Amino acid sequence: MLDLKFVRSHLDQVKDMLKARDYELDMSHFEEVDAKRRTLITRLEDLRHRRNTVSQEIAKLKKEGKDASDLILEMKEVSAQIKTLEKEADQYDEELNQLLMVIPNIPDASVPVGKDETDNTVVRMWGEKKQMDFEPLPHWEIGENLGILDFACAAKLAGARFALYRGLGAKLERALINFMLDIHTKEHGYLEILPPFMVNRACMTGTGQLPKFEEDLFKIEGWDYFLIPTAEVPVTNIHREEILDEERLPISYVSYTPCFRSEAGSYGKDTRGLIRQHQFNKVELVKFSKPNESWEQLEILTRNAEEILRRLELHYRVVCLCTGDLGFSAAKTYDLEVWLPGQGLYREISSCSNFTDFQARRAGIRFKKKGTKGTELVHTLNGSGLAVGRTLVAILENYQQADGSVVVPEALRQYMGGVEKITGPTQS
RNA sequence: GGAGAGAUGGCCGAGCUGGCUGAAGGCGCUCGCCUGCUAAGCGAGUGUGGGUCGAAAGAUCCACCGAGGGUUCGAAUCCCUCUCUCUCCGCCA
Repeated sequence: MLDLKFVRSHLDQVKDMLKARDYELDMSHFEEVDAKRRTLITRLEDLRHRRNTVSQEIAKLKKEGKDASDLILEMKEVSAQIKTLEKEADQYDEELNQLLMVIPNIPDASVPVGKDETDNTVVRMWGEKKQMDFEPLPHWEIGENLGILDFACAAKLAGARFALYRGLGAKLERALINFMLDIHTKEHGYLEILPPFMVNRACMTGTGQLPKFEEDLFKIEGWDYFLIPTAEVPVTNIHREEILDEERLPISYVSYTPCFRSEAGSYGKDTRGLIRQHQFNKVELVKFSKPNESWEQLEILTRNAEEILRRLELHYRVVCLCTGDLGFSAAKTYDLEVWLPGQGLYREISSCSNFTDFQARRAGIRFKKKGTKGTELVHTLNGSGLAVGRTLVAILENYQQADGSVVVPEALRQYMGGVEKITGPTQS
């Protein structure tokens, strides 16, 4: 959510910036609601002030044993007025809030202006496409041939967009999770968090999934609980409605969780394989930073995520999302795209964003500078470090051999009990 | 699921027979004094959000004692609903 005062005083600027992300702001409506709300508040507070002072007079009169019935009668009237005005003010409050809640974040000046993903710019590349002297297969064929992935069985158990891992397939997924967590905690200084996989509505609103994107979420019937679409939600909300000490910043958390997404609106897209699932595993990096450090922290966080791909020796590129492709809450986002030879394309495997104070304002995450009064909003950042399922996809496709087996990347072997090559669900 | 207790400021903890209580007292913290240094001691200050005025410093007003509603001229204090925490019983991974 943007700052009301900022929007009010920079209406044209806000409108222009949002146009770059294809969002139309109804200025006149905004101004009208805002103005009405403010005059109401003024009137209300005048009345409340009067009620407070007169009530004290009444108390004094009664103490002295004098009659106060005239004043009481008058205050009865004032109180009734206050009550109706409060109801009215609440309505404008809500209306303004709704206007504000659906406005996306303002892109940083460094973000390229563009319409869609074709306007994203490649920031850097690492490694190169693996040369293969055979026709590389897509991962679903590799996995099914080896008997380590079973989509048919998952469909029987749940439905479309689920996967069942077998034997070394399951172990590889687990190895990746541990591998990523170890690097981020031991080498990059993140604190590991294992949060609830369901959260309440306040959390979803805090990080921006609600109210706008409820259809993307799985809701628990009969409860006001949602399955988390990413660890970002519970982990960012750890500090919701808190005032942090300046010295604690930046705070860096890493969290493995499964993620649940309805994928409403993506029917027919990526229907095969592990790419787009209702449930997938992810190791997420989350940072809370002082405003003047957040851009530096975004670079660090992105590098931390990249490090996983480098250790696994997977070719990737870093892309800066253009204004039109930017997510709702983000001011700037780098996508890490890994090369998938089986499909012959680069595929997003991590998305690292600086949300500036956008989430912090909604979630009420502030910090206090020593020696100064007042509080400031922190900046929140997060990024996948990495999407585990897609990393497994990248390994299958990049490390596949002509005979259908898959070599285990060097860095991962200690997590695989020394297995160097996968030839089936169990070690041969 | 059954029975009970509770939720107050950064923390501890009063208030809860309704009226100068944004909230005693203590701890912590900040600044000043004292001290050769440390400790102790003394003095002052120390919540958040918002409105109005002001260039600013600031002044002033309003709201907030788990959340929401109600009673009342007036609610931290009374009533109702909900949430959470704790204790006991039952059930259970």
